[in-house]
Amino acid sequence: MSANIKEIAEKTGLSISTISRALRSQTAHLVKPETQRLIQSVVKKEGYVPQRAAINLVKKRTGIVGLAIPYFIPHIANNDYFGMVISGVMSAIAESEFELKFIILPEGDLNQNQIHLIESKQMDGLVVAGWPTINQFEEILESKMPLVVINDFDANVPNHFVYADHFHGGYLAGKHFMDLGYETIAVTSADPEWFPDMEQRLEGFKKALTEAHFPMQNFSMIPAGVSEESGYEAIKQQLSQGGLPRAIFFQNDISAIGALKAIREKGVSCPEDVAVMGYDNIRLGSYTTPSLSTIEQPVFEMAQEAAKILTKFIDSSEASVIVKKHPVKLVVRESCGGKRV
Amino acid sequence: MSANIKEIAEKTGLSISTISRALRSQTAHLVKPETQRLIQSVVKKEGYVPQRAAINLVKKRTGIVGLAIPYFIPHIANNDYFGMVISGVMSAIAESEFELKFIILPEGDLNQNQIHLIESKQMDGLVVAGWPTINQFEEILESKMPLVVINDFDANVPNHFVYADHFHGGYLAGKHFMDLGYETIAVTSADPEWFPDMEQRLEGFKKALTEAHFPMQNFSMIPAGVSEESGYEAIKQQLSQGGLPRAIFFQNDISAIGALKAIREKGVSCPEDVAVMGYDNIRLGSYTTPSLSTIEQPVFEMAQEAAKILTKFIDSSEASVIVKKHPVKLVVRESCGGKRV
DNA sequence: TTGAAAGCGCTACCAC
DNA sequence: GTGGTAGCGCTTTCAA
Repeated sequence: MSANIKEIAEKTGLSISTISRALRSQTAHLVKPETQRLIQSVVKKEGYVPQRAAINLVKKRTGIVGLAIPYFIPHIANNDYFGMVISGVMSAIAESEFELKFIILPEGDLNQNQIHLIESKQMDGLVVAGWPTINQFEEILESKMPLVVINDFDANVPNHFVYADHFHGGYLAGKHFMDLGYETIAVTSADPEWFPDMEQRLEGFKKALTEAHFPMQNFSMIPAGVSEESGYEAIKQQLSQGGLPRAIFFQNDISAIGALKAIREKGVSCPEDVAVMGYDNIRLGSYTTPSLSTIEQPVFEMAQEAAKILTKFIDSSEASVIVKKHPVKLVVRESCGGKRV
Repeated sequence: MSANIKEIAEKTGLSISTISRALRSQTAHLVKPETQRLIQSVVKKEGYVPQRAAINLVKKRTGIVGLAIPYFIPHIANNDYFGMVISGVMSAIAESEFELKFIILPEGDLNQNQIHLIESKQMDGLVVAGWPTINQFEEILESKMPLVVINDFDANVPNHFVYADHFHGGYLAGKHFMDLGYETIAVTSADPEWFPDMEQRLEGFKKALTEAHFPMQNFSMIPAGVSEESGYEAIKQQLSQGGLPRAIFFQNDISAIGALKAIREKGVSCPEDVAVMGYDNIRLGSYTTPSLSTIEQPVFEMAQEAAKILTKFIDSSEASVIVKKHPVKLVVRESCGGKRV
């Protein structure tokens, strides 16, 4: 075990209080520069680092912030969107004095441990990157835990929100299809309880169609999840049920990539026979055949910002709610076809 | 703030000591069953959870284990191999009483903070998933920090190791190329300081060629990194320098996928003109065009095992060194071509 | 089988 | 500017 504050006090001939003061930025200015220098040199020599457990104990802090992510990412490697969320949060937390703890949201209700973790304040704050049910949300809300929610926004709730402009993202996708002149169109839909953002994209998408006076009897919904498997299966099912629409808006890149695979296997051509649009702009979208047109949302940056807001809020606990909407953009590659015919 | 041990003591009319005893599995048997029941009911009612900071303080533990990963994964989403490592470690740590802390290994030497973190035991143990230089390794070794190393093995060093059979992995790749009858062959090579495992794969690969009496003048090395970009660039460079070998063994799937992109862009056919073999078997390998033949190593399981070994070792601190070699296997898909001509 | 009390290493308040 | 000291919530002897 390395040195403790008492040893530093002894070796400098100063008191514990002075060492403590010198070492914290808020109080360092109260110490005479000369004393400060002496302390620093001894601290360095002894390799002294204050012990978090003791600090947390007296500050009544846990030093931990949580990141709530859905259960369906047992392997973060399986999902680029959540991979970006995790990376973003990690990178911001790494620069703070906090530790990061993952809370895997179960399919049903939170378990007793998780609720304790939150309600008993074994955690100083929580970044929410996915939420199963409103009920669970309210349970947490009542705990008064500082919360920052990523990619969801509910004006009725007193929290911080960092989200992308889902409506506009959907609109851009729809507009792109309209610009390309496609005449039968489908959008995939996943469980709205887990993906409230997809509802908003759908609204935006429909608005683009309406603006273009698109005949809505040529529009349809395809049930699908967010995995490649589900994209793959969705195409197979459509095919077995009488064929594909001319253009499909998948609600994430991963499922779109799965769809691309099924399309290729079935001997259908993309984008000649069917146009495919993804969402998220994960890196691998540019390496598929055909490369994937998509809507980009700045997930990494959003997650980073969420974590920064949270840690700052915990420190200052100022009252005002922060709401940040981030822009999205269309990324045109090959999978939606070229110019309007 | 939730209840503390003193409150539980008061509400049960017992002493703090008894509560403490009743609540730890090692000492719970010293408490009368009846007392135990009383305590449990009050604990439950009050939602009491012991506070880690206090426990850590008195136990002289940090409750933290580290995961050392290379700097070149600023976004974990960018690298499936390390994504799997992180997932595996996370999943094992989640079941333990420890917290996980990431140590991003810098390109050069560890910074002072990181060294402190380790040497001053601000951490109870470390999973090493990538290591820059032997020098840094030895710095840590001297700290006597419990260490488990993933995918590297050095019999000279008193640590725990969990690694895949790199030699055999390379051998399988080489043998596959031999079975397919390819006559000019190349292997990519990245910085051996960061990737000692690749050296071993290369050895195994060469052994397969030697066994098949392959003329080594038809064998070459291609410098490349582990990103798609580097795979992409490697192909472009080869092309501009007089053409591609008939078959290339990339040392990871990500770079192989980048190569596939360059190959397609240049109008070369895979596998007809050039065969491409990856390594790792990341999920997306089955979604590329052509789908990627590769060597699978059980990274997630290895990482999980590494974390379990570490936490168990910290608890028991038994002396014996654990060394586990995991099997690898060939996954044949499209990118290496069909049957032997 | 239970209780009392001494810390673990640090911060924060109050004196000087 | 600096020092003294009372805790933070828990574990762990030692006694009873």
